[in-house]
Amino acid sequence: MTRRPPRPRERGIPEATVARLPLYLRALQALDERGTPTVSSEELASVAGVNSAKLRKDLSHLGSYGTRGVGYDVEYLIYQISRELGLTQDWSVAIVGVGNLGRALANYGGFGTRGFRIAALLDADPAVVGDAVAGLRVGHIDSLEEVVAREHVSIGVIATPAAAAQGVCDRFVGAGVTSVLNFAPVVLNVPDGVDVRKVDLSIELQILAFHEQRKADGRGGPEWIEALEA
Amino acid sequence: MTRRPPRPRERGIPEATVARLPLYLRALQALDERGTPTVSSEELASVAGVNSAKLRKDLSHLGSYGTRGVGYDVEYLIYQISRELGLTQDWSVAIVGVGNLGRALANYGGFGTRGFRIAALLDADPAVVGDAVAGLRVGHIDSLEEVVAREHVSIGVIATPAAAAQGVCDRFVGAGVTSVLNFAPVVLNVPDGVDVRKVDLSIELQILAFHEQRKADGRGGPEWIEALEA
DNA sequence: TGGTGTGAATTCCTTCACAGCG
DNA sequence: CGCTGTGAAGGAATTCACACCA
Repeated sequence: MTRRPPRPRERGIPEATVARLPLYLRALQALDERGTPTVSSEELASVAGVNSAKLRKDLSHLGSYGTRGVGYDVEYLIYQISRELGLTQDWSVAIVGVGNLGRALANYGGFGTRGFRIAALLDADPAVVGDAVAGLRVGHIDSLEEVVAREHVSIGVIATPAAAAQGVCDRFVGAGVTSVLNFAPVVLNVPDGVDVRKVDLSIELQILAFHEQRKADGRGGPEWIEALEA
Repeated sequence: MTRRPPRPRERGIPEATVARLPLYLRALQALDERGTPTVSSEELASVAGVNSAKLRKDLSHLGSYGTRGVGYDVEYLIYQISRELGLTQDWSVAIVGVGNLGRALANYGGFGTRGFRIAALLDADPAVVGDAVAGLRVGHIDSLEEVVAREHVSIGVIATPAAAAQGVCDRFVGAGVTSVLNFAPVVLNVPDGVDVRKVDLSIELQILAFHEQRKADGRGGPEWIEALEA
């Protein structure tokens, strides 16, 4: 039992850190556009909405890119985080389901910050197939496998009704896609090695409702968050 | 002498648990529609996509609603979770920003599972104001405060461009809203006591890209292969 | 001096393993 | 028995606090 895993693997960045890197990246880009050459962990943390100790710890997983007594070089840090996230290459994305949500996604300008290319929009509804959306022609779902292969799609986005989601997911996986972003309110079953992330409006609303109720219960004041030490 | 208050949260259900309750609820509703009267933690966990120990631990925070040797009564558990999440009452929601995303949200049928009522759709664009969307007339953003007061809005949804989000958020907060669901890619600043949850497409894509890159690198870090148990 | 990088302490979450009840 | 509920162990993430360096 004397294994020693205290080293966060040369290449092993904690999940929680990975989930925050995009936040830092966005904050840095905002600073960069404003012409700011360097930032301290305190400033950057404040812009990104986290505390500075967490930010420094997160960045330390990437390497020592800061300068003591000074801070971080904005452009250099943008590059390092981008590289770590894999944004220095382009990823092809296919969106299935071209309803309002699919259109919203397709029109999501710049797609965050480059690094992603919408390779295809697919739908099952003949009334939608052929439409021009965000400069692309909507294709038929039947061409999914062909499109994935031709466009080297590596991320599949599912914006279909719940009932269709698992079927679309299976086809993505069958076609070799190993990353799926799911907007349909269902739990997708996928084999090991396939990553699924889900975005679910109603779950977020329900979490808010829980806290809202909590606040309403604790009539009396703002101490609902504070210690209830007797 | 500075003993930190050890208990910031006394009667609290862990955040991680709260975030999963909606999943269990959805799984239970699916089972209920299929006519299943009872489930074991094993079955329910499988449907919800978590492991059974976690599920039991989560449910134990609500109380002892299961029967040893049998499992959980589906309908009863639905009721208990709904109550805990505050879904036995209706929450009024106002959506600001009626682009494709706002429309997608407005048309999100049943809004998860009842418990939520879209009280208003607001936009700043005169070309959109007056439109009928999801059975509602789109109002002008100027009426935000009035609408919040009249409809007792408790959850504000921001589906505007990034540049407008903080302003809308400030107006929500000023009008007394204490829960905000933000779809715009910015970090919102809010006073204590206001809950913000964010849904961010590009962050999710970037997290997927990170893992996708990791898989492509292949050599060295086969931690995602570790699930070769089965 | 000012601010990074990081061991150590702390808190939070997950998983194990089994006592005990229906 | 079978399955829940839960202490206890194990891990992960956060926060503290300060050594150390540009």
